[in-house]
Amino acid sequence: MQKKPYYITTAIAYTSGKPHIGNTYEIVLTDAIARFKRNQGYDVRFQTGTDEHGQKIEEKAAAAGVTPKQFVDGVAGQIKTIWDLMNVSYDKFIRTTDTDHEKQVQKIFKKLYEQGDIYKGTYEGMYCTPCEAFWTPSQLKDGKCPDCGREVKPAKEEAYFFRMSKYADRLMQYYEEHPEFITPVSRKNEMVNNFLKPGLQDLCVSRTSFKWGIPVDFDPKHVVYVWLDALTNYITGLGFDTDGNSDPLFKKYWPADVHVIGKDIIRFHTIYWPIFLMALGLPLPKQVFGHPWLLMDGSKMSKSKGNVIYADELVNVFGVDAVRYFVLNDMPFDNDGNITWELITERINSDLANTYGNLVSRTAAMSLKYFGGEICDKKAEEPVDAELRKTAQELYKKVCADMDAFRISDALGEIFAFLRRCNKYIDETAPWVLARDESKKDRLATVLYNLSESIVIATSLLQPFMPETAEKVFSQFNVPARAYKDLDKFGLLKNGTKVSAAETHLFDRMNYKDVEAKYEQMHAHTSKSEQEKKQNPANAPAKTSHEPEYPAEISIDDFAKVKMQIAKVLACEKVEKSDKLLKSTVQIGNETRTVVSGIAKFYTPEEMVGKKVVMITNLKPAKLRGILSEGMILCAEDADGNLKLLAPEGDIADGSGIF
RNA sequence: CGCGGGGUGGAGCAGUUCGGUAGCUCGUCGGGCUCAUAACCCGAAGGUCGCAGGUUCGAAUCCUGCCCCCGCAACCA
Repeated sequence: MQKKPYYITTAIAYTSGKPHIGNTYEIVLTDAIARFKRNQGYDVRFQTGTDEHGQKIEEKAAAAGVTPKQFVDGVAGQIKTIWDLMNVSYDKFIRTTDTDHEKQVQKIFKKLYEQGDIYKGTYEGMYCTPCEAFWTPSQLKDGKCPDCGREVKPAKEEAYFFRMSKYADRLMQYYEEHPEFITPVSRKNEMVNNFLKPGLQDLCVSRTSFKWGIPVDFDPKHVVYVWLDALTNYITGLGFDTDGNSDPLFKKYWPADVHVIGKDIIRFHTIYWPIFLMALGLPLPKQVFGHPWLLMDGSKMSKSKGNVIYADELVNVFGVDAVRYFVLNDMPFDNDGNITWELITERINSDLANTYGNLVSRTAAMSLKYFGGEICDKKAEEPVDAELRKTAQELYKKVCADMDAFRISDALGEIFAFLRRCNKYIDETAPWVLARDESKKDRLATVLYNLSESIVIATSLLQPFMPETAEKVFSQFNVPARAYKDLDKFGLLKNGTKVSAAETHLFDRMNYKDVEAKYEQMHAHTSKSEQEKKQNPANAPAKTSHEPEYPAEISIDDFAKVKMQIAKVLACEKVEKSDKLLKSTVQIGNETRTVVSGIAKFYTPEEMVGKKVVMITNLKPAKLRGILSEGMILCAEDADGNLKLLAPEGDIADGSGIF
């Protein structure tokens, strides 16, 4: 029988820096689904990769003093290394800087232009530079960018547009005919209400404001809008060709069965992407799964918060499969999940070490002790066996149902419930009691057979989630993985199978104190090596620790450039519409100045008045929230982000210099 | 009134679509067992399901109002 194709993709990772565990989660999640589908007998193609164009990258590269290509080569390599470390079984790693991808994007753009879906216009609108986005006056909020709230300026620019509105009705119809298209469904209403119902705007699909992108070949001062470039990776990675000479891969695998993406980019995948495909006359992906985010201790990971966790750090402490298990198991289906070092430790101890590892360990130990490792069913059945058997046989169906709904955590929950059932079975049958009675030898053998069979079944189901661990167990029991089509049967384990002694525990129990120590030790290391890497900007490492980065050494002359003085706060108020900013009027000798500081979370305006603080007075003034800040009030910040003002130890006149 | 998510025993979550005895894992306490990784098994305590109204025979679930937390965004000179 011909294997059914199954095409699954992750979003391609933006190459602006090293991916953290939240980004990595998506890849592991997709990998688990891909492996599961392979085990089910599908002909799976799993694609991931990197999104490498855009203004941000152009800027980052410039800041690092390298070309954009050098920059993305470095980061893409880093990303790939982490995916490989996590044992991700992708079939294709695409980069949007791949020549064949770039060529196709150009052709696609041209085709859409020629058939009238893309037209050239002049954009007369309000442009927000940081967002790289144009807005119509009606889209503005308080005259500012609706996305970021920053100032926009009127701009007129030649640009290409895509006629989105033309396809809106067809898209709505597709939604209605394919209720499973957007998963979870809660996200669908968001799309319909926020974007489709109000009417789709034509999308500007080219940029002239930066160079690092795929040039529009018939009008090279334009580069293709990043999303049109990035989304098409799903078809160019299969060898799609606009002129109809597509690779057989494309014919085989398109349309994709599922695009696994973060919930933040659902809009692009459920509105723009389907519309692009309609315009190209291609079938739409069957499903888009928007997964939630992994939060670090309840808040989003961000470099500025210093709470970023990277996959490789976790792997150093816990090992690959434990990390895979944790992110897969602890991510709810619809809500954001939480990750802390303590939670991981707890989960590993209770699930992996106690429930699973220990079950394998005690079963193997008893088989070795009582039968020299030989597993043999002597058919000495007792009523207790029936329930174990039944649970085992029903497990696969339950796991499939969960997996089909992308409820990964629930699937793992089912498997672990079964493993707990196995531990209970040991208690019910008390093999050590049977062992004392020679006449119960056959019963003892059957009990151990049932346990081994259960372990093989459960481990086969766990294989997509923890491939290395599964391999270890199979090799210890000297058996191949059980075929998924046979998972509804119980008793396929061959008599005479020999279990060998384990060299190590599957998972060691961990003490949280040790984990903490390791983490701290490693973190000290990481910061150091990161500092070293900084010498070589091509590697462009992301900052991992909260430690501020300083230049190695400065001379006394450098220091002398900074003019610091004592300032007295005369008046202070909150800056409107800002959570963090206080605007202070300060006295410095016979001069008054306005300064804006991000300290509102720690000081009230009332507290500030009358305080004498240390201020840098020759800093180039800058506008914050439209207010000109003429200096910087110095603060100390601890690792948790708490701030304290710096103040003179005793009273001293404002305006006094600091040396 | 910027947008979005959330508030369920000590912790992390499920349950909310289509109202009907509040569930899981961890932790705690008590007991059992000894094959095993101080593990495993059994039992118990612990929740007015954010607050206040409303609809209903009945609300964690539906409606209204409010409070709080978080994310986005902004900002951190």
